[in-house]
Amino acid sequence: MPTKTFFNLPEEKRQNLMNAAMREFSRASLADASIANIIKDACIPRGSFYQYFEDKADLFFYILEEHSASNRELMMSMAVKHKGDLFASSAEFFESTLHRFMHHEHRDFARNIFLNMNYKIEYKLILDVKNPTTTERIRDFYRSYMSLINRTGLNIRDEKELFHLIKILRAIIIQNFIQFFAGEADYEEVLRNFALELDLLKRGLYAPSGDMSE
Amino acid sequence: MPTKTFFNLPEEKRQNLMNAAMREFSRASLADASIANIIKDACIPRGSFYQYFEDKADLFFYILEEHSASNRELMMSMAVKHKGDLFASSAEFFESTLHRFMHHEHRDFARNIFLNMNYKIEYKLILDVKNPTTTERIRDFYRSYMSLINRTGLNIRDEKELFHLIKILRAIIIQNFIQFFAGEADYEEVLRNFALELDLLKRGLYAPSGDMSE
DNA sequence: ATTATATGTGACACGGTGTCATGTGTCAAT
DNA sequence: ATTGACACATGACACCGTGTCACATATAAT
Repeated sequence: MPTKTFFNLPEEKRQNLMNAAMREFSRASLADASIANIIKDACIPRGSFYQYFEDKADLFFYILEEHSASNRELMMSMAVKHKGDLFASSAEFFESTLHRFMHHEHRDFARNIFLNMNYKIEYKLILDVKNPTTTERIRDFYRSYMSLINRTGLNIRDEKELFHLIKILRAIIIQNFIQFFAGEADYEEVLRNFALELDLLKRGLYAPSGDMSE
Repeated sequence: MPTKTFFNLPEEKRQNLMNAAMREFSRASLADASIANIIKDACIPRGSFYQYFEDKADLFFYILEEHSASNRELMMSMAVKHKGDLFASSAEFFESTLHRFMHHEHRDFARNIFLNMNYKIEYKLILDVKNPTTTERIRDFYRSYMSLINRTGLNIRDEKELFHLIKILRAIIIQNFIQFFAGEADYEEVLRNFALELDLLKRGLYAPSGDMSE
């Protein structure tokens, strides 16, 4: 986490630094980005940087968490909009996020995130003992999200199975984002792939409704 | 790929270098490992290293491909053993691989692989234009593997759906390995989780057989 | 005015990378 | 035996990025 000093900074200076950081993390992955570039861009001395952040990763995960938070909000709003339909809300979340990735100013940043997605990036926020606030925020999110999901339409037995279903869905969503950014499939193709994969899941996970006759 | 010079090396010297590399890549991820440590350990001069490998990553992916190849072999043999039953063979592949991770000398290496798994590590071998041999090897593998799978027991329509099902399975397998190495779940727990997730998939992906009631 | 506290600053030591000029060994041709 | 061609060995070095630290400056409290 950034230091208190960082948050005491005048708004403009803080924004300036954050913008420079976004530019660098859009240019390169966490591993390849350099503090040297950020401070050169933001015109702040080296020593100041270390007064605000522990290191490169500290800044990176701070930015990442901000973006993740807005993503979680979108997931929640989708679940509400689709009245708890897990598959429908996941589908719209996927499509809308992919669309944002296509046209968004943060496309390169997202690209670097997904092509270098690893355990640390995917879970650090959850497990980071140093960040109990963030940890709690994410726990709350999952609790709220799961309680929003309407289980009567799903072929699952209990909360635990719902949890695993969400885990599977998340893995599939991330995998498709990665393929998109890797250029393995274009926008339309990724959408089709995801729809097909959702369908494979649904055939069993939706409570039988008559279309199981093959 | 290592240079011709590397392969011309006397067996012992080559092994010595590879052992040092394994030790370093077991100690640290690709990003954190250092050539300096490897050459110190193997007692070879810096210049020699660069005569054998382009850089750290070149050596790393060479080692990784060797291990991947043996993993692919295991998957094939499981498919044969289980007479093309995708789920049964995946289950045994998962269990047996996890078991090897538990007790194997290469446990730390695997840990660093999975906790730092990213697109490059997962797909580089497939996409690496510089390595047409490896690329072809992997394409062949998927072709052979898919042809081994018995589709009559599966609720899928065509080869394309089988491909996506395998994609989903792979994502789930990797995710569970990651959770294991991250210490989020122990051996037994991961096995249970994976079994549960397979079951969630099967309920729909296996052709209806009567247990779809409720 | 003095002290305390917060913040700013850049030179520097350290460690790792990749290169390159030079050294060594081998072998075939003369 | 000498020469040249080739493959390989070697470690000093230039370069680059990191994190620290001693010192400078600002602001507020007493």
